[in-house]
Amino acid sequence: MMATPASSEPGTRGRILDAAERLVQSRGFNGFSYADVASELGVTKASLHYHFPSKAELGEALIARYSARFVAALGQIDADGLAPAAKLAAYAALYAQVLREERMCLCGMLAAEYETLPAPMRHAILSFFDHNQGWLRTVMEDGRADRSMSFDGTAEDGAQTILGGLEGALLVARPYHDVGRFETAATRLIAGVTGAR
Amino acid sequence: MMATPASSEPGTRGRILDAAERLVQSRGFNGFSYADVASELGVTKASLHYHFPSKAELGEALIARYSARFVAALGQIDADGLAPAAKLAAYAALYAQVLREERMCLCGMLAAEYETLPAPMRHAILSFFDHNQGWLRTVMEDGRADRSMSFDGTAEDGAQTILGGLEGALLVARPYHDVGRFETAATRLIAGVTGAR
DNA sequence: GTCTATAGGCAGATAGAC
DNA sequence: GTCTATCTGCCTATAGAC
Repeated sequence: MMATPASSEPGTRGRILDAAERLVQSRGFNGFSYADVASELGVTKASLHYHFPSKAELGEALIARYSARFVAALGQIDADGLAPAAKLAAYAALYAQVLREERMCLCGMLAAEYETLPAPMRHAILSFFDHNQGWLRTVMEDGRADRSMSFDGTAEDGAQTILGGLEGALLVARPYHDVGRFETAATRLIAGVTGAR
Repeated sequence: MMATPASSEPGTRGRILDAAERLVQSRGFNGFSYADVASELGVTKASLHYHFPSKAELGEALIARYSARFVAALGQIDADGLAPAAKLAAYAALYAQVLREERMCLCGMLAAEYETLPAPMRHAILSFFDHNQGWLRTVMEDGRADRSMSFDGTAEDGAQTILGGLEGALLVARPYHDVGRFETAATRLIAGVTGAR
């Protein structure tokens, strides 16, 4: 049901992305350095620059891989043939898994640092949110169509509320090291927005 | 209805806090430097160190002032004698005002960078969330008591969902420069969690 | 209180040997 | 591809004059 959480690619390039991804998700893009990645991998900083000439390019590669993994996970949820409400629960479970690794969503973290990031990274972050919101909107439209969901306003607005709500639940729950805190909020959030009683 | 948004204290110390606060809320604690504050104020870095010997102490002072301002704003909302639902709307309006200045909530921003911060700042961030959640819980309990609100589960869980939801709505809406995006989510969030139809 | 000057360290990045 | 060595610049922080 879930895309491979990490350690997906083989080779040095993949190991760099794995280490950098974990560092960004826990410390932020401005909170880690090439030296951090190098020491974790047992290589030199110069070696990293061979694979990713600049930190900005490393950042772009991180978002691209993370987004692709998320797209795959959403495709898998669709392929599982779940009911709309179950799809939303599966979606929230993706976030819960991130929190279990004591991480923030990569793009949620980068959204906080948005003002400091180069344009290509900014665009990729918005694309991530757009894609997620589009998927959520479709699920909510399906739920309304089959009468399993009932809600005011547009599915787009509902999708936006869920996306932001889950990102914020992650943001606040992580410092407390409390996954239950996230899950409670996620359940109420989905129920509240979709009209479940 | 709203506490003074900024520029509250006079004197150099207050001007330093004002500039640093804006920088942290837009760029993050790891995304600004003493040089940024100094150039904005037209003083030297050394002068800043006279008022705040270390960046960590500046960070603690920022959270303390921000929290005090928020406590005052919540007290004002209580003093206005609003109905519980109106109190929640007023609470959300505090966040909307932050977004209008193209900022993130100070403590929401710092929550993202939590892993990189010194212990005193961490504790102050959690205290901010605890206080806000406690206030929201009381409002929801009042709403349930006077039957103006109806919701499943505990008021504590509902308060937590609103707090995280609003933080996340800010986080995601800010890169889009879209206050309407926040307000739509905030309205649905409050309605969904409190049982409004 | 604010300044000049500077220390000491770490950041991202490059050149060139192997 | 990975290394050693190095560059340049910025970072936080301090000393001491005014």
